[in-house]
Amino acid sequence: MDSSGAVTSVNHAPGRPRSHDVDAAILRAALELLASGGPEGVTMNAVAKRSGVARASIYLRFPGRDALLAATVRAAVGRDPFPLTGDLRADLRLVAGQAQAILANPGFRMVFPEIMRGLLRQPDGADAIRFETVGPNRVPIADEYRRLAAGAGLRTDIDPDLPARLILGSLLVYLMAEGVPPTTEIAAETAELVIDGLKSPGAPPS
Amino acid sequence: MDSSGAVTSVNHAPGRPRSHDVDAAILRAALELLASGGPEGVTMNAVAKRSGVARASIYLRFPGRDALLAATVRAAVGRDPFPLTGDLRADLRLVAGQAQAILANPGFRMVFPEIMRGLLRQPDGADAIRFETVGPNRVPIADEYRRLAAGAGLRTDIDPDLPARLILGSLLVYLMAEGVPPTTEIAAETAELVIDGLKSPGAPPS
Amino acid sequence: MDSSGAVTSVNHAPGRPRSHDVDAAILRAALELLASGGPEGVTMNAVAKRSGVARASIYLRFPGRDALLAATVRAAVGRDPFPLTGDLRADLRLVAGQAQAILANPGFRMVFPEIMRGLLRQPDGADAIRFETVGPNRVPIADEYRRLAAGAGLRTDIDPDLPARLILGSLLVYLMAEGVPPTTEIAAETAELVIDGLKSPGAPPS
Amino acid sequence: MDSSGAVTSVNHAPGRPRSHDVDAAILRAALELLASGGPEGVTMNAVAKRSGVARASIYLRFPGRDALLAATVRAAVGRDPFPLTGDLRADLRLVAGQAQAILANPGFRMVFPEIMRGLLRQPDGADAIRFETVGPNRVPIADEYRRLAAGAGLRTDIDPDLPARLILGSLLVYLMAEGVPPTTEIAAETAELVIDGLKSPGAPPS
DNA sequence: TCCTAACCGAGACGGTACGTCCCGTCTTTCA
DNA sequence: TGAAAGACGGGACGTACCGTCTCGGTTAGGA
Repeated sequence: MDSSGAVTSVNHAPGRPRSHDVDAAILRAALELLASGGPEGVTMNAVAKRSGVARASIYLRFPGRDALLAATVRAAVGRDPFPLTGDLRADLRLVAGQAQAILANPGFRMVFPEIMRGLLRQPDGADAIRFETVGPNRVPIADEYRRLAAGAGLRTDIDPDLPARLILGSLLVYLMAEGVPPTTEIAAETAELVIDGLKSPGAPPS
Repeated sequence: MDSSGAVTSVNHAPGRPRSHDVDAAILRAALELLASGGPEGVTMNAVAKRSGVARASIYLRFPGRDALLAATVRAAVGRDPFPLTGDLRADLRLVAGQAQAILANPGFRMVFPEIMRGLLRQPDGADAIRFETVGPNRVPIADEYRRLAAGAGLRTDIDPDLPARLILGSLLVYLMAEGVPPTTEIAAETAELVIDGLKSPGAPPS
Repeated sequence: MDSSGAVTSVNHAPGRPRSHDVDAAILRAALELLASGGPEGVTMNAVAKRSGVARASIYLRFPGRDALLAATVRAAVGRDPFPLTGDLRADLRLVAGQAQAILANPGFRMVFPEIMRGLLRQPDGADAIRFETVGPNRVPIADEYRRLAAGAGLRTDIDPDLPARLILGSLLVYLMAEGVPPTTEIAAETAELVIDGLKSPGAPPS
Repeated sequence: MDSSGAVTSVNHAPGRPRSHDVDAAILRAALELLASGGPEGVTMNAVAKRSGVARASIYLRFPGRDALLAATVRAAVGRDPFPLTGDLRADLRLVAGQAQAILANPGFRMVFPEIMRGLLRQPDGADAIRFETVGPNRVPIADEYRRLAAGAGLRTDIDPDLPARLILGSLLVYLMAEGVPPTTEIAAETAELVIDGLKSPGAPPS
């Protein structure tokens, strides 16, 4: 209709802007439903009714149930990386402690299969679930290991990601095999053993 | 479907006996659907149509979709425990190798979330998925470790399940974090490192 | 599926037969909704809720809302042809009377546009609305006219359908133009006039 | 509303006046959609997209979809009354001819149910569809009949609206019953028959 | 010339209907 | 009495539409 070539001073999308409240209401309702009923409780109908947002409006944000569920899971288990102390051995023990805390959270166990789905399927995509969502300190601890392993008397001939993998993985398999999350003691012992096993040959005892 | 070339002899309970073919056809169809379309492709309707078995007949065998899916997953990834050699270090390396092979199987990655669901939910029940389904050698290797660790110069002050947990968990986290399964080299290095770290203090080098 | 040559003594479709009650409940609910809210009140949701029949079950009978609405309209306005007396002039008066009664029915006026839709669109198809649904005596009266016109002193050089068309059409246009249905007097006068105008030239007065 | 006596020079609403182009674009798009997809194709979304006018702007002109559809139908089938010749019999033949032309127009048949809806529902209202929209010459021909019937040798003891009703109605019922519009021959014969039947008893043959 | 109100485009939003698919149960007939 | 077939209640999903609303930007007239 109006073919005025003049560019309209972009920096704002045309049309009514999306209400931030709606985003919040949707995710909030989805989170509550996820907590109470597990992933299959997160129904578009239920989210709409609980949030007071029209179903069609949810589809404006999320292309489908899966995307909403992924976002909800992300919001549910997202943890900020905790600050590292700079003491490599202490930080590895922290990793074990945090992993134990996550696994012991019943809500987390409910959505963990969903997380696996997200991790093992569509590996890319803007809204994909990333491992950092569930294990936020993976990269920092690897960096730290790379920098401080020699000083701490730990092996330097290995993948710096490996220590955290050993700790996290061991605790995860414990949960899978036993059906109950590892205790804090088990987590601590695991951390100790890994640290011990990583000592560089001939290094002085801790 | 109707392969009853054999005449149904005579002596059977009143009524038509359950055809063994039907069980096979159901699981076969479910497996194909699982492979091609993932767990959400395994629909009662689809299984019925593909197998030529009536939906009602499926419900005679399985109490519900979840049970059918569990059975299908079991059939899909079930591995018999492989024989141990009796050489503890070699057997730990075998564990790593087998774990790597499982994780590298694309079909396995497709159904792994379903396995997690099975493991983290209903902890008991006759048809529940058990960890042994996915990690069949867990108990034997733990037994062996208990028996042979001292002789092999490995630590005896730890949970005998721990070595396998470390290996399996580390490789599993690799898959989760990287999105691709660990290579055989990574599996081998991981096994080496774990074995190395488990050496009892003062033991002779391997 | 089963290609056993033996025909299974047909005379009954396999599977659970459709319940006649469900058909009745659907149409009954649709009719009530049609009467109370007009065609736009006949919603699949509303019909399902009111009839107690699941929406999916409605779709087993009717391929869509339009088909259900058509069937409902047919059921709403369907009239059996009334028996003709054999007296042509009297029967033409009966046609006018019945037409007036139909047009005066408020329910009919509500669904008449829907009938027009059915008549002017898809001219064929098994479940199409046919003119006979709304004007059931058209064919019999035309036959009668063909047979008895000469004996009754009426013109024989015209389309035998025409007399009924004139009567019906005139009353219909009255409704359209005035917004209210013709009275019985108007219907009677119209019939009289048509009969009068159809007298064959030179015939004796009635 | 604002009864401030001071007339601001000319009586003109403040602010930007409505663009006449927009009205035209809306109706034009609606007409095209009506022709191509029938009434259910006339969607506010579709009209907006096709016309380049924002949906909100359409609602500035028309209070809702129904009003837009009514206006579109009016624009689609509206015909000006044609001039009467003053020869009553000839004018009745013209009525039949014009009615036939209208009924033969495929576009008309598509929207006719909508017209019926408009005629049988809301009997008043500024934007209601009136019978004159579809049969523009009804009132003039009735007036003429009242004035000239005696002189033309036609009955004067009838509703002067009746002749046109008979002609229009008969042709309309033909369309409804046969599914195809009447031919010009049928229209001509119908007119002839009606004129013939309306002759006052004892009048000289035409 | 500037102000102001209405207009225009774009799109969010609540609400609702539609048609499809699925699950688990049931009701038949057939072997 | 098991198996095959399919009806049935119930419910979720994704799409489309309607009518309202809220933005930013434009434009025509009056002060």
